[in-house]
Amino acid sequence: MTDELTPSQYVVLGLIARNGPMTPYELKGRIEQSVENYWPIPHAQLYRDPPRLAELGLLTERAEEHGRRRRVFHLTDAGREALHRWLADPTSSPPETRNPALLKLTFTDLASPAEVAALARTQAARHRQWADAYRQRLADLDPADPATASRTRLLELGIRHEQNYVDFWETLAAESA
Amino acid sequence: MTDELTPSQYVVLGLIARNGPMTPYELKGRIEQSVENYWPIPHAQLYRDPPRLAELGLLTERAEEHGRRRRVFHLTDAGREALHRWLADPTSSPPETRNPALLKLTFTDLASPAEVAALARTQAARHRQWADAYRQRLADLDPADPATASRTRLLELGIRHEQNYVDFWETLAAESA
DNA sequence: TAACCTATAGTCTCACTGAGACGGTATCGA
DNA sequence: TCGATACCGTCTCAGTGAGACTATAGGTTA
Repeated sequence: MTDELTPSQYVVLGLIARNGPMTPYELKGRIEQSVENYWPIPHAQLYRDPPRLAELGLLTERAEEHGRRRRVFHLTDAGREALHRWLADPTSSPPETRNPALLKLTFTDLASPAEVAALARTQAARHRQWADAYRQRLADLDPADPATASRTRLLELGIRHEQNYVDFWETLAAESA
Repeated sequence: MTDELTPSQYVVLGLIARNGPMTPYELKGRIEQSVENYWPIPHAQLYRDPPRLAELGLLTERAEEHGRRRRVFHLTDAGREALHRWLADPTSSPPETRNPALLKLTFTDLASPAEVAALARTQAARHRQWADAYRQRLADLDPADPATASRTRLLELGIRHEQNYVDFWETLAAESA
């Protein structure tokens, strides 16, 4: 767990390893479809990490040949090795959740049942939306993609995760009604 | 959702509202038993937030009368009002999760099945520990405490949450074995 | 061909946070 | 009275988050 790099940096390495050389903007697009649900990365970070990784010799930077001459980052052998070392390590720092709604729920003894019910309904709706979005993405997966197996697993986990919260908040809404 | 304060500041207000005047150190103790699972707060933050809230007139600061003369923070009427406004608002910013293990799983097509299995076993064990810890806390709850109702709910949610991940990783471990 | 529009792409800044090293203070046993 | 240990609090500094801001490309219209 002596991590050489930050998680977002490994994401950059991983995406480039899988999909080939990319610009920060392309990285941003990839992340929006996948990783952001369990590791949010603000877009500005994707302009900070690749140059840093290039300094470390894990990526190399080249300019596009035509047009805008955007900065395209390529994986080096050292980068591929760093990525595989990370993947081979079964440990990782513990998951963290930040859920403001649960914070409010913590103090429900200071609030009214009506307020709790309103909170619960809002949250149930939100988690239902997430679950539906995941189901949609699952249906849209391209079976030819080499990453489909892991995507499927992650989406199924996401659906069960969200459904768990839907059930929780719906029950609570019913009880507080 | 136009939040006047940060979530951690509302936690400070809430804990003082429920338990009476507290020092930053006492806040730290309270948070370790409850809130840190869905809203981690580094301890140094608990020395930064209360003075800030005092500047805003939401807390007042007094020194202990004896001994170490620690800084004890009391809730003001304005503080109580701010807390209730927050509790009465059913919206909140969306939950965020940061789970490095899922990040590794994202790139399993670049790893070996043995590595995936090792990761899965490690993660299953970790989540099982969390689930057990929650079950223990649930058993230890003091029914006389006014916050028991919300604590029970939150712990039950936590148990289901962790169990979900235990199941996920165990299945994956079995498949990759 | 200039003016404009929209999507695309990237930069910048600033307050804040996270992590943990570090420093003091009370308590207690030997 | 010394040292050990737990308790308590401060400090620092790189890194992050949020989003305003700037810039470029490729149309479309006039």
